[in-house]
Amino acid sequence: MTRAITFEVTHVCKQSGARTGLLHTPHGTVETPMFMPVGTAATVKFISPEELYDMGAGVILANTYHCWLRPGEDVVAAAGGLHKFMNYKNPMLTDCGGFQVFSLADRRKIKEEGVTFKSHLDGSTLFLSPEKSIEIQNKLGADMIMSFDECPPYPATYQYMEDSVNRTLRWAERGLKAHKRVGEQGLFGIVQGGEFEDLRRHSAESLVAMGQFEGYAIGGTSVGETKETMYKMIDYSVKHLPYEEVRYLMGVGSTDALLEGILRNVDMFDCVLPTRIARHGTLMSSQGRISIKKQEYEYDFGPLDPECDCYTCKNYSRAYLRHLFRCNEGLGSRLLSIHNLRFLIRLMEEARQAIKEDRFLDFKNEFFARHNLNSIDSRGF
RNA sequence: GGGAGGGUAGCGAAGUGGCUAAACGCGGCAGACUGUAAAUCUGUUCCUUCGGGUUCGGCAGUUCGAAUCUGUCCCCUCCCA
Repeated sequence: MTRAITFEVTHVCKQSGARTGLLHTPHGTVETPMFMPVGTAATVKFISPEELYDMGAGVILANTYHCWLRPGEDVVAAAGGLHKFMNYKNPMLTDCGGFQVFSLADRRKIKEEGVTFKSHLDGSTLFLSPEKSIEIQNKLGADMIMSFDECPPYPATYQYMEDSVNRTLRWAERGLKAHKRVGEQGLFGIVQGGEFEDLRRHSAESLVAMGQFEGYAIGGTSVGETKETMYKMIDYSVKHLPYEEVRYLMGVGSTDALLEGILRNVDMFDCVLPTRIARHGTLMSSQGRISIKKQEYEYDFGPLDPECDCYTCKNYSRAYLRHLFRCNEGLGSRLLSIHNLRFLIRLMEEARQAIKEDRFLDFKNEFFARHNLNSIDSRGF
């Protein structure tokens, strides 16, 4: 099989077993473990591609459901694909629409054939199937595409989860058959199964047995479960995936969960958290999550985070950012998004360095101790 | 000088006898946010030792009861001379 995506493990930390690697894509190679900023509607909200390059971003995401509705996959295809359409030269990944099965739960209906949505834009009826999701993603043209899944709710009964997992597996087989750009785009399978060990195993083993996925994602996390449960979900999934293939933990972006994921041999992460909380005035810093709008920063002319090397920290003060947010000036959202994204990208850089130097466990433990994080149930920041 | 309309919490603005410590908006303060229906959403915003206390320009009345009715004074806006 000709592959678009290949992965190689480059070092395994002798202290922790965590790994670094290289992910080769049609748009270049990126180091793992890594964090991917989310650009749902073919844009990382408020951030230009040049700013993404400057902060060290590699892969970014776009979303099938949202790009399908606007501008439409044919527009993107006519532009020459997502990279050309949005002027991003580094690798890209598209999510399949499966998260919208979760987030738009009150306006969709799941059937064997696919999922019917009532558009959040105009109420019209939409139908997304495994084949349609792949067709759209083929047209969008990202380097990595995802097999259509149901991101199930939490908690869910065993019976619900079993039915959901098996349906998602049938969708995965249909997606593989529908994929028309093998060799140009790598299709990833998504492991589901909620908190149930045997279902996670069944899901992972079945996807692997299909023999054609170029990477594996762990889905159904960060949907309301505790950190302890999330880590179990990761464990139950990862141990049934081939060691040499890349693993992607979907939708996770709190600092503690990123480090716990790396410890469990996860290579890729994405999350809207840094950009969303940035737009809402919260920054991730070496001192934890900080609401920049707080009164105590009125006269604070120091940087957001004295340990940060981002554009925002090098040029602006907490007092100025507070002012921008109080005035609802968009620059505040931009500058804070730049900072938060750089914060997580730098955390990944430091984690990779620690792995290469065989001290990742120390690195993780020091980070947790320093930020007073509990390893199994903190919100992180 | 004559006439008309107004003064309600930080601001704007409802309310025109009891269900009103007083809608709503803004502003303020605090919180949430994890494959983005999110530049969003939630809580709170007279004082309090949580029993209560003091309010709707000031004062004096009417009434069982007044932000709401009467008198008077102060102030603001507009129109006419």
